[in-house]
Amino acid sequence: MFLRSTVRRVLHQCCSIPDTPPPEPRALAEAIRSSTSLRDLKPLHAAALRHHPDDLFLSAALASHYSLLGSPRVALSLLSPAAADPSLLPTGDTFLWNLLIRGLADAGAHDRALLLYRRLRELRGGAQPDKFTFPPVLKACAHLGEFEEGVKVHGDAAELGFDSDVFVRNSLIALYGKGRALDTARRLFDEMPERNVVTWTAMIGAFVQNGHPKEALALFHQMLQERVRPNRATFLTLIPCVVSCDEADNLHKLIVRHRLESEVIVQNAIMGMYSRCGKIEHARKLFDGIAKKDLASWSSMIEAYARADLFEEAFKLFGKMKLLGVVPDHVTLLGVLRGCSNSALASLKHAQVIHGLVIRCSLVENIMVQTAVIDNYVKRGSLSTARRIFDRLHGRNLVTWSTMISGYGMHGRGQEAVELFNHMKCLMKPDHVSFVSVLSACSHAGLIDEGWQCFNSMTTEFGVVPGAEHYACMVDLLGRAGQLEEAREFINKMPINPDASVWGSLLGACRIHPDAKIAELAANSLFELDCENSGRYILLSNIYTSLGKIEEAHRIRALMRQRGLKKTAGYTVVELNNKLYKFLVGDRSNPQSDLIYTELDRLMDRIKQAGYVPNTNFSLHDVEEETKEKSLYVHSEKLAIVFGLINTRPECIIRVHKNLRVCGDCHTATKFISKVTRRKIIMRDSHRFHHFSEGVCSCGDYW
DNA sequence: TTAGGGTTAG
Repeated sequence: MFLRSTVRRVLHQCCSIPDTPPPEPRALAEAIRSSTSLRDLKPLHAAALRHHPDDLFLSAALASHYSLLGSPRVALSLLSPAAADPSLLPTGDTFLWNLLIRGLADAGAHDRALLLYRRLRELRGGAQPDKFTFPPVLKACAHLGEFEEGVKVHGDAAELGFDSDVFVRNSLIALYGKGRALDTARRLFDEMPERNVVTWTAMIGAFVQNGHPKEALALFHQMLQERVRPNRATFLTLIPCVVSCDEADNLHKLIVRHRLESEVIVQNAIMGMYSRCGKIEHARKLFDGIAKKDLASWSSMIEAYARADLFEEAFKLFGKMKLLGVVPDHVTLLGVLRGCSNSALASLKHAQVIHGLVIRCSLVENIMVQTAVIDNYVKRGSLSTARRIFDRLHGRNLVTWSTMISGYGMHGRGQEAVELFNHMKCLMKPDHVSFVSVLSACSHAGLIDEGWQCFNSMTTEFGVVPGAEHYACMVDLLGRAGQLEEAREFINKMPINPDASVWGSLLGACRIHPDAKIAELAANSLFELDCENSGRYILLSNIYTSLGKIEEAHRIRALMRQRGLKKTAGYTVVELNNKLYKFLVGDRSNPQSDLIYTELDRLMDRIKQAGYVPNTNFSLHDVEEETKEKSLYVHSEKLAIVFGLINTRPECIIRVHKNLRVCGDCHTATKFISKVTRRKIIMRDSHRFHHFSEGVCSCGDYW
């Protein structure tokens, strides 16, 4: 109440009623600090300009408040003259320098804050930094990723005797945490005689940022034991560490106990926590219960649906949000894009609609959004559109390049992927993900020499240490070429423990080049490392079947059942006139079913005449050969394709999406279908794209 | 005047 009346009194003075003296700078500064809206702040700003145009204190106070109220641009315009020409600043006044440095940092001008700090250091015989100077400067270093500079600033603080100040120390822990110098952060933390909640939170944050969630949680419990009361920031830092429902429930209870559950920022985080634990319905309940939803609430829920592969729900929620007049930002659209690119229930039309929204929301300059748009076109099957956007894009970064490279890889265009990678490496240093992109592109396209060259260059040229995912790509590459022994030898020589992705590649290779011994070797490791993945059991069983080891195949299926695992239900979605139609195996739910099955019979006869031989290894077990053959005909892939063929004009491309890997027999059949019908068929499966045309598939029969 | 924290592209 007192503060409001201060603002009102000064505002009254500002209105320049005759005979009212102009407000004093001190009163004006107090009113600025007390104002809670831009509406209050603007007349105070006008009064400052009118009555005290050269008062730098007032400019700094105004700037700080503009930043606080969400107008960093105005803040910067206020600080810019002094920042551009520090000679305007009185050389003996550290307080003022501090205000300006902090003002710049708060307004997001971290580089200029750092520059001003350097000027302050250069002042000889004038003002010197004090303990208030360092926190914003260290924060600016952390934001800019200028860790070497941060270490120098740390040296300055130590030289001037401020490095043990608790505020400075907390900033240092945060800096080293972000700079991947966890040991230094921990040492600084351990050395502190007195720690407050910020110290603990900064150290917990350092663990989280360096990928040590268990240590972060342990430190949190130690903090509780030492009776330090956690606050909002502590919980927000800790929430990303939670991966199990039990942990989520425990943390939720603690948040309630600390009376923080009514803050929207905390509610959003709790919602995200439950969705990451797979509790999407619970997350939705929490979302519905948020009384004052902010933009992050909507974006988080959309993102949660996207992560759970529930694109329809994500898109529906996005529509509802717009209907309520909530304006989406880049984060909202990234959620929608993510949902669209992952889902089998999204179409190329969806990709185009979302791209239109990106343009309408003026987000074409946002590199993250544009990268997601490119990825979306790649995954919705339109590589050419993806490339067009990529070529026109300014500010392409490592992620953008990797997206385009892996896009070519997914579509089997290995040569273009390698060319793009070679172009990229002239511009920037590839990281571990860009190597995964190019190596998987080589493996999808069978580019063995190029693959080896890239793999070897990781360490020799770029100092990137290969991880399990790179070895998995190489095993895939060797396996594709039928070099199973070499692949096994390669795994034996790995300097790190092979993980499920590596053994999965070896097992996958055995599907194309059946070898019971090597398949068993891979499967035995997989059943230990990834025992709940039913796909592995199915794969091994199919390999046994193709080798004629029917009993072994049965044994593996039985083992799978015994372990309580079920085969994921396969389905195929076909896109037709901007609509999606889903088919399960033997599906008769479509109104055109009679027509579909009649046409299917006819088509199967046609492709048989063209040389197609059904591969009953991929059919059901325990049935007669003829029944097996018939059961192959009703696979979801074939039903979806036939539905597409009878409902589109001859020049239309058929676009289908299978949620699992395409069945081997359906793959062969589709090649023949493309030949006898002269139709182009683009099929996305869980691994890659297959472009069928004139009896050939872009994958070269390896996937 | 000062510290820690939230949805976000490969």
